[in-house]
Amino acid sequence: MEPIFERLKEKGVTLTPQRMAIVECLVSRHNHPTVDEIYGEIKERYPTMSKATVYSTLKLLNQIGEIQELSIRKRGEVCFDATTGLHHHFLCKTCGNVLDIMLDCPGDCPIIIKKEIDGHKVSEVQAYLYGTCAECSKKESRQAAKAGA
Amino acid sequence: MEPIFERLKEKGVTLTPQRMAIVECLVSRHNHPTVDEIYGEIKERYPTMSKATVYSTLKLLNQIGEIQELSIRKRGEVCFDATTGLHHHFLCKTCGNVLDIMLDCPGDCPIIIKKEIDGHKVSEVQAYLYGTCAECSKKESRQAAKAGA
DNA sequence: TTTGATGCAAACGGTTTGCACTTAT
DNA sequence: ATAAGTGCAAACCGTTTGCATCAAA
Repeated sequence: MEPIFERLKEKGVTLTPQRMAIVECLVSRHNHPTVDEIYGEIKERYPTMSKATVYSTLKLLNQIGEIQELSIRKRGEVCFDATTGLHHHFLCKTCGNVLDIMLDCPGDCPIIIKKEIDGHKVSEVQAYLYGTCAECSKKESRQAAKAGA
Repeated sequence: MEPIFERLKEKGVTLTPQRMAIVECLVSRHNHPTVDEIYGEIKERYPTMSKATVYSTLKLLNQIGEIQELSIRKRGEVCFDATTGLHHHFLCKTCGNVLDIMLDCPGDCPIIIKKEIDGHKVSEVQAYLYGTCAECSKKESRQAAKAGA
């Protein structure tokens, strides 16, 4: 059983089948799913699942700090991350997918370690890299080769 | 005259009064205005100004790299930055304002300098800091003092 | 029993689109 | 004259909300 379920119980969150399905979906996927992606996957097993339940559950989990709502949009939709520790994200401008970047700034990077900048209290930092992901880069170079042949 | 106007002319962008007003508004404000904020300010001088024009102009300027569309939302709305050079942003969770952060990572920070990570081609990096801005922090401590008095 | 979660549908709001009109070249 | 920009309104779509129903404590 996922340790997140135990944490949720400790925090007094009622573990309904719907909520467990949502959490499991979020934890098992590593692709930062959107509400629609989660809803679409779960609907197959729980045909009565409502999108409103997905929204409310994700909002709850985000508020208690068990998941993270990302600032970037995946093809126009908010997306979520079950990993709450400090790490960063890559957004592919071609396919729109969001990938984890495990490379960290050095420990003395002021952006990361500063708790206060110009009087502003910093509680959280997220870095976003934008570009073309490995898969789309491959596709592009294949197409370029084809065009040249 | 703002150098941005000359660059726009060179790029073949027709400089209509509406576009010039939008650019001027964006350059003079340093608070990362939203479409509504730009529209609201300009409408006073150009009563016929349309929000669609603001949208289309900002999209055009963003596409040719003269302005930057931020990934974070300012109270639910997309916001823009006339400064396109590498710098980062602070989002106040209390008032929703977006502020420039001029503090940079050290020159050897891998997040910033890497042009490729795990096969993904990186073209752009933006860091977002979240917390409570100086102004809101002051207000909060004033209110706390009042409550304690 | 009483509190809270779910699910459906309607409402909401920022953004996009279509089209007629106007302005630049 | 032709191409491009503007402005209005309608459409779009992700998200939120209200409320009746249902399940958990």
